[in-house]
Amino acid sequence: MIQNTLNREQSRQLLKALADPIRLDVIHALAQGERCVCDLTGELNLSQSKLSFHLRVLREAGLLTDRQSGRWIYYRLQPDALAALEAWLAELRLHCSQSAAPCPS
Amino acid sequence: MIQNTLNREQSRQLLKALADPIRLDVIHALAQGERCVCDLTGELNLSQSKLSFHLRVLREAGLLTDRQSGRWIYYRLQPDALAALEAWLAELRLHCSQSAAPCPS
DNA sequence: TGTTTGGATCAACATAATTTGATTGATCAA
DNA sequence: TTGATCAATCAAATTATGTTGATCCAAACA
Repeated sequence: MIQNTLNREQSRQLLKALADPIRLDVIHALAQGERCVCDLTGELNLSQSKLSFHLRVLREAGLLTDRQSGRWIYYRLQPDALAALEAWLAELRLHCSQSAAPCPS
Repeated sequence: MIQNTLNREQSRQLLKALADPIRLDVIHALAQGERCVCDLTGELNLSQSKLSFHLRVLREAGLLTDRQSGRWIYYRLQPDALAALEAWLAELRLHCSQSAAPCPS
């Protein structure tokens, strides 16, 4: 996630990845900083394969990056992706207060 | 959507409502300003009941407000909801770059 | 009134996403 | 090497979401 303006498909992917209660728990945990997968399973009380599934969804959406160190894999939030979503939301607000013309037009 | 800091459940509801391609089309249409339902069906080429379903999801999440005028119903974006999401995203970014301690700890 | 029109709602169906438990590959320690 | 551990992946089962067409309700107008 390098650029700063998302197209419709990119924003949809980010939103969809975020729109799940377990993945939001993951996001909130990682908002405090990088974490190892083995810590997350305990912290969030999730089965290994369930956590792995949700980490993959978030990673593939571009919201997380991972790094391996020995046997352990560490995940962290990708702040650029969050910033891009913020910018996308901000744009939507700009002109939305314009009233519609009365309808039988 | 009056307050400015979302809890986990509120943000989830907003994200979930946004995370759908048709609803994003609706959001983008309304980003240009208020629209009557009858205009939206044509503009987005959707069946009446399909559009109505998605408008309801967005309205119940707090992303849209509606007003009735005679037979017609006009929808518009609720900029506060978008701003609240932006603030929520911005908070997530603050501390996320902290590295994890090496794992066999 | 009776009829037309905009829009919401409902039930049945179709599709998509998540969960589970088992299996696999890689790394490390003995 | 061998056995143990971390984490990814897969197929099957479950659950959640979206779609369709019919029906309903209220406002407008004849």
